[in-house]
Amino acid sequence: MKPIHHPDKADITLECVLYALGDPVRLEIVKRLAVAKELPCAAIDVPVAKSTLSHHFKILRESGVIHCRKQGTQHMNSLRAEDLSDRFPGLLETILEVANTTAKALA
Amino acid sequence: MKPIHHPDKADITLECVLYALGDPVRLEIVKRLAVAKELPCAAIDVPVAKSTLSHHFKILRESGVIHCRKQGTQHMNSLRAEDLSDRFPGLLETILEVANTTAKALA
DNA sequence: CGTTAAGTTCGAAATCTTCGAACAATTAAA
DNA sequence: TTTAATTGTTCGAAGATTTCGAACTTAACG
Repeated sequence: MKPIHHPDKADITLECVLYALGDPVRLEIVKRLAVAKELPCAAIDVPVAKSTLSHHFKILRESGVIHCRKQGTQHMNSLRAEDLSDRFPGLLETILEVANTTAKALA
Repeated sequence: MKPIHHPDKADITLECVLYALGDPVRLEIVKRLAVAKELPCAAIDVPVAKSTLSHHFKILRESGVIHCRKQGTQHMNSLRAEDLSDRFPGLLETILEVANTTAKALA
């Protein structure tokens, strides 16, 4: 059983974070995690194959946006909100706020 | 001579903006435009072929991040800062601030 | 005109994405 | 304790992007 790799807080780059968030599936994952705190992969209901979803979680993990912890057969994911705030103050907060505001405006 | 297409302010999406900014070359372009206000493509000194640079400007334009105006043989580019602030308050400002702070920290 | 300058477009090679199928790891059931 | 079910990962192939250099377009200048 492989250990799951996460970058150190200091190694998180703005480019990688923006790249990670610049995909509809991954942005959706982040929005859900912002509300739910911790979720297994399968809890994200998006129309992609599960191998693809696994790939997206990997991108988010390796970019430093989320943390993943194994619990039984599940992988519990959570936002690295504190690390991101330390490294890029206001970034995640602003993106989430803007994402929610924009989404609401459509309803 | 083709007219240059720009999306309407209301059609700019967060996903596309984040996607556009999630590339090192394009983020660099945006950082320079934030300082310079208006620049021709050739003024951005990055190590890519000019056809590639042209492609990156196109992505930025079509995502709504920059505006492009022809002036003679040059294409003058500028940030759509006001449109972006209206649509996604604080987003561009925060990203630029974080980008500058992070860059400085390395020096 | 012929030339230069600034970008775009084109086609090919390299790199990502996405998918389904097969695989691993853990829990639950028989 | 096998057997099955659940949750994700990995693999290989097909499709989509990215990148490059070469050729092209447009406009300015002698």
